[in-house]
Amino acid sequence: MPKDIITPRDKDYSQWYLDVIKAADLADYAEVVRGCIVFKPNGYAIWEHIQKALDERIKETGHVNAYFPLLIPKSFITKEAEHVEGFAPELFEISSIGGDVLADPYVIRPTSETIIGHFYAQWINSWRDLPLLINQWANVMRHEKRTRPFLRTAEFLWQEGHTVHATEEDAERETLMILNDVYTDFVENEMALPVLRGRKTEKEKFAGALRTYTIEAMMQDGRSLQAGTSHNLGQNFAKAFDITYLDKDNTLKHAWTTSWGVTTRLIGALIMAHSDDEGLIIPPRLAPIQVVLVPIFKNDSERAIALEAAAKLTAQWKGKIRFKVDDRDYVSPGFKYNEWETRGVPIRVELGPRDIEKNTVAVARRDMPGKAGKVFVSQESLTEYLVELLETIQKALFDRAFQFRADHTFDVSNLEELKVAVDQGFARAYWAGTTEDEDRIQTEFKATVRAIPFDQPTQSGRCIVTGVETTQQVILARAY
RNA sequence: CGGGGCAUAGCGAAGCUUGGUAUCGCGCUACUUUUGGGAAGUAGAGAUCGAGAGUUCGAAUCUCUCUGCCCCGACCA
Repeated sequence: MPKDIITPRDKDYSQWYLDVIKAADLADYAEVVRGCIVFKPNGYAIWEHIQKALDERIKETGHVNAYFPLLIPKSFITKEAEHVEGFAPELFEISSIGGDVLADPYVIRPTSETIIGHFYAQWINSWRDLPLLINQWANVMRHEKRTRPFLRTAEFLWQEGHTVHATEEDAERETLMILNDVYTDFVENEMALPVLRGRKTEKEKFAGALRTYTIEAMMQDGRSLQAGTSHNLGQNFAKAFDITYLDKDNTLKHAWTTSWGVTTRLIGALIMAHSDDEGLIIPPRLAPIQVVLVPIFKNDSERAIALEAAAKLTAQWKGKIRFKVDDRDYVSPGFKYNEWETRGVPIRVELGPRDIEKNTVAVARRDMPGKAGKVFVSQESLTEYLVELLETIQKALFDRAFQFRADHTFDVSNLEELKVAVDQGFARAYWAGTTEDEDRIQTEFKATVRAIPFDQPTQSGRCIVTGVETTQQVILARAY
């Protein structure tokens, strides 16, 4: 009998998502600022752990952090034709300061290719200056018609990498390296979320890019969520901003640039992929609190004993486990169990008088609610047991998501089958269609080509829209 | 941005049709008894009824405008 009522997933998935966020106290609507949310401490803590794990990987692969201005001269945006066309409807513009109208207005960055390009043009002179590998952690703003907490808000937080290379091959290698070694590694290993890797079609690629690569994750309603993108920008921005270098052969050449990013949307992905009708489930490696210890006591003397036992146990956890001892004496243990469950803490340890007597504790797994996930274990070697269990849960969440995706991915060979498939998950189909064909599919089935997967078949088949023989397969799905 | 719905205490709702300054549950505060799966009693605190304007002797209630949220579409990380 939950007190924070969470709508069951099969009744209303959208409402369930909002209920989970509310029950776990992750965010508030910024009701006075259209389309924005407040990242509350519980939600922001998840972002901090995402940042930490990603930042490590970004630095390990040779990048350094920097920070560029929030405001961009509006004229910059218009320098790259496709870019301006893609972002124009979403721009927040600052047209006056202190009541004085600006001759050249600013826009709030929707992404930073243009202003970074402006500076890169000044910083890069020689082939010796390349590659230039910079990342920025920042907020950006894009006007959105329809917003949802974490998934789509007017302001969001992200990292955006911007690199410059001497050749197309180098830029392409960087673009794919980020997708594989940074993003896929992070999302699969830290977030326990299997991703589909592939290239975007012309219709879906980033405004101004040569090629866009994506990782797509399946949510529990079968819809696809773009969890990260990496763009080979070709020489489009180099030409627009005159990013040139003098090569070894003493000729001036335009450089090749890339950009890549993941956002606070990942928090939404985490919620929608793993959580259940009881509330949030956070994968152990990302969980701000991995283990919560609930001491059980009936009076002050028992409380003192329980807290002392808890302190002794948790002393061994320091540096190995992120934990919290819930020593509140004004709510019942049962209340605490439920509260920590709705907040997604992976493991709960219960420590009561009977445990202290028998030298045991009760351990409950969040990914297996109720009695199924509750066992009594000895206090001896408890630390090792918990460390191991955290990894077990991490893997169990990945396996569950992987199995779910496998069960909801369908090979389709005609439009009838496509229609059925995208109602439930991913549709894998041979494809030789055009952007117009994609538009038609989207209008008719509300589904889009999410990716042209890296894994391609060895045999050919008939294109689902044109009937032409092709060896290219794509994944179609409804998307967030 | 188009279509539909909603906005009353921290949360969820009643009251609105037929105008007379607000009610209930949960939560909150204090005390007491409780505490191994969301405890109970008693006594309290808490609301210029989303904002602004209008009609009226009088507006939560009627009218208009705005803002925000939810759902369905089109657009997007």
